[in-house]
Amino acid sequence: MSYTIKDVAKKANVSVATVSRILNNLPGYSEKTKEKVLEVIAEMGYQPNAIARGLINKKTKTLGVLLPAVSDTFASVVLSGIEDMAHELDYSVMVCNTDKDGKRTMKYLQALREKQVDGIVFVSEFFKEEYYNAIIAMNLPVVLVSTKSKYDVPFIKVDDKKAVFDGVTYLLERGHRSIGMIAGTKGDPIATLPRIEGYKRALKEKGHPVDRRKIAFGDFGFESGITAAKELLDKNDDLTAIFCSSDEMAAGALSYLYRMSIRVPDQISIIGYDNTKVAEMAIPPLTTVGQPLYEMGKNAVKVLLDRETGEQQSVFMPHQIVERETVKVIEKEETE
Amino acid sequence: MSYTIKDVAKKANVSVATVSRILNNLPGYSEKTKEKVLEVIAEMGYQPNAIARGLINKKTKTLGVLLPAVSDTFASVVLSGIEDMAHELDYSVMVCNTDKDGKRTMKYLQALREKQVDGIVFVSEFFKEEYYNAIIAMNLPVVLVSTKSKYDVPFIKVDDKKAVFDGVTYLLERGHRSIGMIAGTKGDPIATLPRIEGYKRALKEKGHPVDRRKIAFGDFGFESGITAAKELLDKNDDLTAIFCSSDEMAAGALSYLYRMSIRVPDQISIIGYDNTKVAEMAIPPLTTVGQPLYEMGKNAVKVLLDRETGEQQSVFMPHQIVERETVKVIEKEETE
DNA sequence: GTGAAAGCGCTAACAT
DNA sequence: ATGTTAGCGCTTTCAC
Repeated sequence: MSYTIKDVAKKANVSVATVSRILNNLPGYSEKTKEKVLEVIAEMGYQPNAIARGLINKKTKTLGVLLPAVSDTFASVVLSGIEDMAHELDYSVMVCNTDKDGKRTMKYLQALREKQVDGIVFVSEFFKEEYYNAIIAMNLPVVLVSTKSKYDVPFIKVDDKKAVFDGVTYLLERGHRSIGMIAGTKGDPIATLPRIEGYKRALKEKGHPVDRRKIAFGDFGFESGITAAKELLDKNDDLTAIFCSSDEMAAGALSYLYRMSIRVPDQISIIGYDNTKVAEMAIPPLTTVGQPLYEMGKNAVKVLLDRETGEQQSVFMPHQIVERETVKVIEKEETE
Repeated sequence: MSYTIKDVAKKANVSVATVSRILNNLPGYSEKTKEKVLEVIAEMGYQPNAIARGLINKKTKTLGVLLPAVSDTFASVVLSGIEDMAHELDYSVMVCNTDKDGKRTMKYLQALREKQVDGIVFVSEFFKEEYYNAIIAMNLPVVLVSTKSKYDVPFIKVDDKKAVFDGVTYLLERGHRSIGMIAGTKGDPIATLPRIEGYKRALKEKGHPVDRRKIAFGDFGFESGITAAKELLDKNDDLTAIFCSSDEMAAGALSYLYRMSIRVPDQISIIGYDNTKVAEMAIPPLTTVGQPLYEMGKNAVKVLLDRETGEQQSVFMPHQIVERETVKVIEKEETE
């Protein structure tokens, strides 16, 4: 067994109260006793028991993070930001892989509550009503990352509509006229609909028609990018560019085009979304609409912990087009 | 505030002991009182406080996981396995991003101790003496994943030497004679030296000379793969294949070759290591020596928790060559 | 400046 | 079958 505060007190000939005060930097002891106690602590290798401490002050200094999959390129970067900021503020983080499963999510929510975490960050998934209710019942601060909800829950995200508007405009400005889109999960009100809106808006603004055959749906994953790219190419023979709603789907598209011996960006330009590592590693390196994933994670815990004092609030993070090598500029002559 | 066991007891007209028994499935109450108590619990939405519970039984049902970076493709898959198995066994996991920093690692070790985790899994980093000492002092079970140490600590890993031996032999059998190697961090006794051993051994066994100019070092990351590939190509003009010590480095090599307009696998064959998602997404899809990362993670927590009973023990996991499209077979005639 | 003692929410003897 | 009670290791009044 480890030593307890009692052992320290006894050995230092003081009361546990004094040891506790010293440990917590509270006033009420002489410099001399402090020295002695610290000495004894070092000598015994005593470490306070955070569980006992947590039982009293109802703070565990740990956060719960719920995400669809820790091995997801996207989520893992967000997690990385969360973890770094948490560590900076002396918090620990419990990861919960929801697997996009409602049951599992609820089970985790319960575990997090029983373990008395001080807050929850919910990453990139649709925030169901039952989650909201459960969290309200636990009376815990929550913040959403890369998703939002109709409830009054603070979120950290990019303005998707604006971001794809900019991405598509970028393509338009480079002479592309027939632009396909590989969107996310069909019907997804958070990560799909607003993006399609942005796509349509960009087209309309420049006076170009919107053709629903130019929109294919995926699930943000690599495989679905392959399928969607095929679908798009089969249905349209004039495409010069494809806007993809995730880098992974863009990688899938790249993979399909490679297989078909269609050169990127010579024959078809591709633009991704997220700016994860896969965009860097793609061949050719992928031009993409970047989200500051890492900072979003950091921000999430800042906002989460701020709630303890003032009222926390949502923040829209800036997106940015990261130019690499998958977009070709089409000369005027060619387009006619 | 939430309700406590006391509230439940009062409302159900029983003692807290009875409630506790029911909660823990211990004998000692009638079916009738059980029903009633359960009813009250549901009604109040009572949830036990795991912190208080942990204070007593000295078990927190949480595990600590230390890894170099949660956003690492490799580590995140391992983490995913850990998380899944932990969840299956009703454990939570605290992630700790060590950033390969000794100070930070030690700080985490301390936090994990204070928070009374039931065990620690240490992923893919060099296991320093100070870590060992700290863990011994905490008297906690540990298990190493994809690394090992001179101390008596159980590990879960692949037999690297054998794995690259097989990978290089695979190349040899397909007619390659001048095979380069992009190894890991120079001097790394865990993930580099044994692999170089395997490479040399395969060459020697088939009677081929080992040429140190055919070995370049990286750091397992993408960028280093680019640099190392360039180095290899600059120093050798007869290379027909490169064995890479990680998929990311292989992706780097692929990227460099693409830039140089060297076709893979026509002109140069590439084989990676790990079989992470990057191998799947590579262009062309990467042939690689696969490690069962996910299973390794699962196994780690199994072994970790087994220690509670019998003695835990190390396990070597099987590797496997995953054939995709980056290795060409060279016809006899061509090689002459 | 320092200590005694009362809990935090729970489990586990020990009674009955 | 059920209740009483003594802690788990700590913080925090309240005395002195």
